[in-house]
Amino acid sequence: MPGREQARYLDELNSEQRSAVETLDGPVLLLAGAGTGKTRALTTRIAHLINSRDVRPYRILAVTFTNKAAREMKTRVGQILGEVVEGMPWLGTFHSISARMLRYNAELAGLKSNFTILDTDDQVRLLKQVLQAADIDQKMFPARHLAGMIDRWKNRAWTPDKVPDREADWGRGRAIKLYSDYQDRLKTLNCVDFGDLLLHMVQIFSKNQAILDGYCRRLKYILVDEYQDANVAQYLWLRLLASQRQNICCVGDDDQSIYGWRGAEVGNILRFEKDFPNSKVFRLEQNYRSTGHILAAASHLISFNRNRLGKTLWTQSDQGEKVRLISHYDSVSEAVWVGDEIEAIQKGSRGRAPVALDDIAILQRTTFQMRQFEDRFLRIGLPYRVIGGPRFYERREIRDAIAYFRLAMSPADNLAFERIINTPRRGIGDKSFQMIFNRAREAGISLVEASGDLVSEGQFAAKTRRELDRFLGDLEVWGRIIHGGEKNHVEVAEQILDESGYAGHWASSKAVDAPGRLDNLKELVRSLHEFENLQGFLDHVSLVMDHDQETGEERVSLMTLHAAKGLEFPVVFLPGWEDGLFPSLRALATKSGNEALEEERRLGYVGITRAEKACYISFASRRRAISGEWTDCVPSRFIDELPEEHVDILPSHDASIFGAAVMPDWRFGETGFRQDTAAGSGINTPGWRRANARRNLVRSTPGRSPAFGGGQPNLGDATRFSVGDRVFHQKFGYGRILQIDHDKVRVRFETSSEWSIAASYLSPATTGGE
DNA sequence: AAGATCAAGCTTTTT
DNA sequence: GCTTGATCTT
Repeated sequence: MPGREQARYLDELNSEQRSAVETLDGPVLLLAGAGTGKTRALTTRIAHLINSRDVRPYRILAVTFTNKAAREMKTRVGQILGEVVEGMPWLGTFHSISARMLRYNAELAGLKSNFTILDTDDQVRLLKQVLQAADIDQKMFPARHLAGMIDRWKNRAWTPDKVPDREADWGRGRAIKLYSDYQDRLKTLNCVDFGDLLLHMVQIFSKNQAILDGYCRRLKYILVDEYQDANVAQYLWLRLLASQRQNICCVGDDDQSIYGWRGAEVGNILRFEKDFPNSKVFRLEQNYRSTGHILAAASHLISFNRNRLGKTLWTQSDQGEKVRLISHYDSVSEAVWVGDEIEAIQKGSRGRAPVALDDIAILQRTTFQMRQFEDRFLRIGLPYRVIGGPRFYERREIRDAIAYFRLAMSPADNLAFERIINTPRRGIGDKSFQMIFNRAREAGISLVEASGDLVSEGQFAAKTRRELDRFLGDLEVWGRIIHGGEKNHVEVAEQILDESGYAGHWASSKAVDAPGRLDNLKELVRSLHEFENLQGFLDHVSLVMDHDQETGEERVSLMTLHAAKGLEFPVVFLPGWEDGLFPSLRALATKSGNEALEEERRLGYVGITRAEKACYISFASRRRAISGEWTDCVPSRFIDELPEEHVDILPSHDASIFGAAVMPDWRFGETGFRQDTAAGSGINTPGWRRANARRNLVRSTPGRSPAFGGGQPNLGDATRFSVGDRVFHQKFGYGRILQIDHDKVRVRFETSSEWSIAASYLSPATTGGE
């Protein structure tokens, strides 16, 4: 009963956590550093609302970004309250909650409440049609590109009329028109894409005070997880919903904002106090995850960031092991070494107790780094799992199967029809499809209806007609069974996959991956059991994309740094700390210097703070690039930003295998990074300094200013260049500076073109041969 | 209409 | 270097 029993869960919190949990009214910003019990604070707060204020669970809006986070929150609230949390309908991801709201108010967006949510695949397919209709050269202007642009616009809550003209020179100046064409097509197809889920609701809220009032009245308390990841649309959505009661509690960590490139605005968190007057800010700074050295290394690295609110993490746990730094000859030997080290750790080495494979993770900047590890681990038989690989529901066979279900359910689903009409082969090629498509457009009917008409008119080649007729007949039968409901939905699904010939198609395929795909189909059918009916399944499938398949066996985890956020492991390997790869040259080239570099640094911070007891950082002198050829590498500038007193430099493992004499292009002598140099510090060797001369030069401004001038983004940072410097531009590639004029720089590129470019679009070329 | 061959692309990722 | 999409060939 509320308040009667002194809540025991409060005793388990430290004083900051407790303040954050007990300050229930008004805006609260909870700055929670890595490993400081953020989720605990958030879930306890929910429990406390329910317990002490007697707030009904359905009056609480709790938003996360991923389904996984939502699920975890739900379970943990349940644990605190002892399983009494009956239904928190408003606990979920931004998208799933907004989708539910949109279903209630669909007509206000010109939709029917049973609209379909398109994923990226469908989206691109639709855009291709739009481009084709507009007669635009798709080679010059690929649909994927447009999809990305529209996505970014929607992230910023820009409807077609709000997109600034300067954004629109794509597609012969017709980008905005194409965007609005696309929105029209979506509406007629009764579809939305992911961005629309938020955007439509923001618009509805802005235009219909009564609707907004309704939600504001109902949702008394708002909680937001990972606030630093919110984009503008999500921010507006929240601000509208919080506008009346102002009971909003956002939890986030500006230092872990690593999704700027997909629209997240760190500015949201930095601006919170302005947006919500009279807000209270609490900081969680006691770290419960990592040992002292690891925490110190991470803190020191992130301290180079300038655009941050600033926190000082501390821990009560002992210093533990220092972060280990090791160099390798190339990316292959790096993988070999990591494999060997894992086997040693597993048995227990370096005075440590044996560590289970489940407790070890390898975190990388990019996915293509993964392969070298997979190759090696397969060879030595080290079990591993790749986290965040191609998702189950995005696999071709799964999407095909889903398209069959969708079409059987609603024959007007043109996108589904288009996807599977000729898989398996039914003799419907481009020409036949064009015929159907044209007929549908002329008569204003669906593709299914159009094919029916054409068949009865005796069109098509005889074989095609027979096949198509049969398929349409099947569709009708399946539809009747589904809607009649006399048969279990799992059986219907099996029937569809059988009779359509789709399952048979994979069963008889000789492709190497065919058996695996067949397995996935079986897995799909199995997962159908968890749903009440096919419609329920389809509703969930577009938004709830994850589907973990746990095999009982112990495995090492392989994933990207991005995928690792929110996770923790006793032992963490961070390979590939080389300039150009990490920080990623491409990331640095897309935005002007500082902003992007700081995001990369945060990525490093996220990586190190995943480690509880041991953290290995490594780099190689040569690496196989994405395109297969070998490139020489220079250690990451972030290595230089690690605090020496918290780092152990391991002797280069390869020194004993390859001597400098054997490998003439051995570079460590030049780049430094030798434990035994006179300088005493393996990091700060003369060679390493030389390799970084340019950067150090720039960084010699007083204080600990970050690399690249330390100015605010877009300040005249041409000063970081001088004539003759080798630079990189995202579009034009590598080049050399001819002339500098304020922030304009004239560059001759290796494609032998010459351009004057704002310095902010250039980055120093640190890799690649001179 | 389907198989075969060629060129282009390629950071990070959720919903 | 490998996958994907577009074009060519049969």
